[in-house]
Amino acid sequence: MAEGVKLSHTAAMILQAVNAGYVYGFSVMEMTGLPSGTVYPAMRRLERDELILSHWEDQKIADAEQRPPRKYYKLTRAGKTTLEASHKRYPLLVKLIPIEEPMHEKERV
Amino acid sequence: MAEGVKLSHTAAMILQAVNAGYVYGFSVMEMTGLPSGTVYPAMRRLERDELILSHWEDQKIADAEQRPPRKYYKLTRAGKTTLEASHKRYPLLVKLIPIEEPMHEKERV
DNA sequence: TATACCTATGTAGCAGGCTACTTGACTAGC
DNA sequence: GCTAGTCAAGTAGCCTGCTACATAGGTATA
Repeated sequence: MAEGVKLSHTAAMILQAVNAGYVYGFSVMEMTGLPSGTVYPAMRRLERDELILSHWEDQKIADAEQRPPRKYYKLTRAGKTTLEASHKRYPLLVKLIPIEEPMHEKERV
Repeated sequence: MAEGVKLSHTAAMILQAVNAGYVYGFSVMEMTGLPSGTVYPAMRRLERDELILSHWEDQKIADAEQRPPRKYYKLTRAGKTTLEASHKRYPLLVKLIPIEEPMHEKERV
């Protein structure tokens, strides 16, 4: 189950960002500076490889906050071990992505 | 002359590394963790776009140090301005690559 | 009521990045 | 003389990343 998966630098950055609390595509884009054409396909592949999993935000929440619905991600167990392994390869990454402010319960659902 | 050149994240990392004193391919590989198949073609393109320029180390120096000759790079003026511009796009880069110990005169030639 | 901007996700097609391998010289162990 | 390891540069071919654009609802403003 995704033991030998090796991450590209970009994929590792995105995983690191999700792990740090940037839990949907747009926030990952803002934090990393990577464009949408990089982030969204990369996140699809990360999900395909079972390093992250996603679910759509409840439409009511998006309506209440007057914005499009978000697709939230979180790391799987394989994702966490793969990310930790990648820190040996890309030691720069670890200190670079600050931990996000914790969200309200509502925003996490 | 390379005013509107936009750097990929990887290209920016490599430029930043060269600027910080990792002035040949192998040292850039070690510092960034990027593989040779990324670094060498990328440096060719950076040179093609006149952001860096290269020269081969004197064979005598390589012989004296019992290792293969190195190909040394340095930033052009366009390379420096392009790198500075890229810091706005990739703010993480700036603090990530430490400045190298200054080299001996001989090793720089 | 058109134009512009913001949040958010997404894709086509081409340029760039990565894996695996090569070359070559030199060092070390057996 | 064989195998393995190190430093250094490089390439073929496939996979990934990026530019530019699309979609869609919201706000703002003129």
